[in-house]
Amino acid sequence: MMHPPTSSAKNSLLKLENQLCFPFYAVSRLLTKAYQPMLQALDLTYPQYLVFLLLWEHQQLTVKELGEKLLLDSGTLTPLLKRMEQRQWLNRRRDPRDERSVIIELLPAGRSLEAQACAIPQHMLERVHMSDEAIAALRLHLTHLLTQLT
Amino acid sequence: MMHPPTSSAKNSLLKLENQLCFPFYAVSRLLTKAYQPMLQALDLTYPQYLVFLLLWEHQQLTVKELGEKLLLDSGTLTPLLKRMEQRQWLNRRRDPRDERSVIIELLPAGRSLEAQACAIPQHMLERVHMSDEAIAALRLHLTHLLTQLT
DNA sequence: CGAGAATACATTGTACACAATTAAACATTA
DNA sequence: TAATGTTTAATTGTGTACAATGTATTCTCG
Repeated sequence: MMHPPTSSAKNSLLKLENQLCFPFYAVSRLLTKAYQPMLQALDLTYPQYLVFLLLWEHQQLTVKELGEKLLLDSGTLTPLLKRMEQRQWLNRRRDPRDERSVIIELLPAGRSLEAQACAIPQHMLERVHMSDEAIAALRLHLTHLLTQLT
Repeated sequence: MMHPPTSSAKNSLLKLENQLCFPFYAVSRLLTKAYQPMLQALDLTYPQYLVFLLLWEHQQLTVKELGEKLLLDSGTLTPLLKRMEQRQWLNRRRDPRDERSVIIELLPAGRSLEAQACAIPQHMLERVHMSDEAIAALRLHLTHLLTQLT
C-alpha cells in the first residue's frame, strides 16, 4: 500500500533538483544571457529582438497580434513598443478601421537591423552543441508543453 | 554548393517559430503562471518559492550558495530576501566567521509553509500530461543545456 | 606584516512581466 | 437604437532580472 509523500524535508518532490520547472526557468534565462553579446551589438533587449523577428517577417502587426504570438499582454508590450518607437525602429498608430487596435509598423531603421541580426540564430544553434535530432526531439517536447499550458 | 542563408525575410532561421530560444522563454513563463494559483494561496512569488525549496531542504544557506543554486546574483536576491525577511519567513545575518557572507536562516513561519506547499509538485506534474519517460528525456535535454550554457 | 587582489554583498538604474484597473471603441440584442 | 457587454490598449503598482558600480572584508604573497 503506497502512501502519498509526507510534508517533511524528506519529501524529494519538494527539492529544487527534482523540480521540472526550475530547469526551464534557468535555461530560459541562460539562453537570454547567451544572446546578450550579440543583441548588445545592436542595442537590443531580448524581448525587443522577438518583436523584431515578427516585424521582419510581417512588416506590420497589431499589438494584439504581437501579444498572441509572444504570449505577452499590453502591460508589457506598450512600454516596450514605446521605447522601440523612440528609436525610430517602428511606428505606432491607431487602426482607422478599428480605433481600438494599434498597428505597429516596421520603419527603415528597424528593417536595416535585419541584415545584422541574420547570423544570430546560427550562432546560437552552434552554441548549444546539440544534434539536429536532439533539437528536433526537444522542440517536440516544448511544443507539447506549450499546448498543454496555453 | 551551399550558400549561407541570406538576410532577407525569407531567411527562415529569423522566424520566431524556428527559434529554439522562444519556446523556452514561453514555457518558462507559462509554467510560472501555472504555479500562480497555488503560490498565491501561500502569498508567494515563484522565485520566493524556489528560495523556500532550498531552505526547506537546508534550513540555512548563504546568499552566495542560494545564488549558485538558483543562478541569481545579489542584485536579485538581496531585495527578494529582504521582502521575505519582513514576512518573518527567514532571518538575514552576517556570518561571524566571515563578515562578507550573509547567512539566510529559515524561521518557523517559513517552515510552516512547507506542509502547505508539499502538494504543489504533484499538481504540476499532473498538469503537464507527460509520461514519466517523456519527463525523464526532457530532463536530460535540459540538464545538457544547463551545462552547455553555464 | 602590509599593499593589492579577490570575494561577498548591497546599491543603482533600466527593462521586463504581470495582475488589476481604467477608458475608449466596437458589437450585440432586446 | 439605446442599453449592455465585449474587445483592445493604456495605466498603475509590485516584483523580479541583471549590468554596473560601490564597499567592507578577507586573502595572498612578496
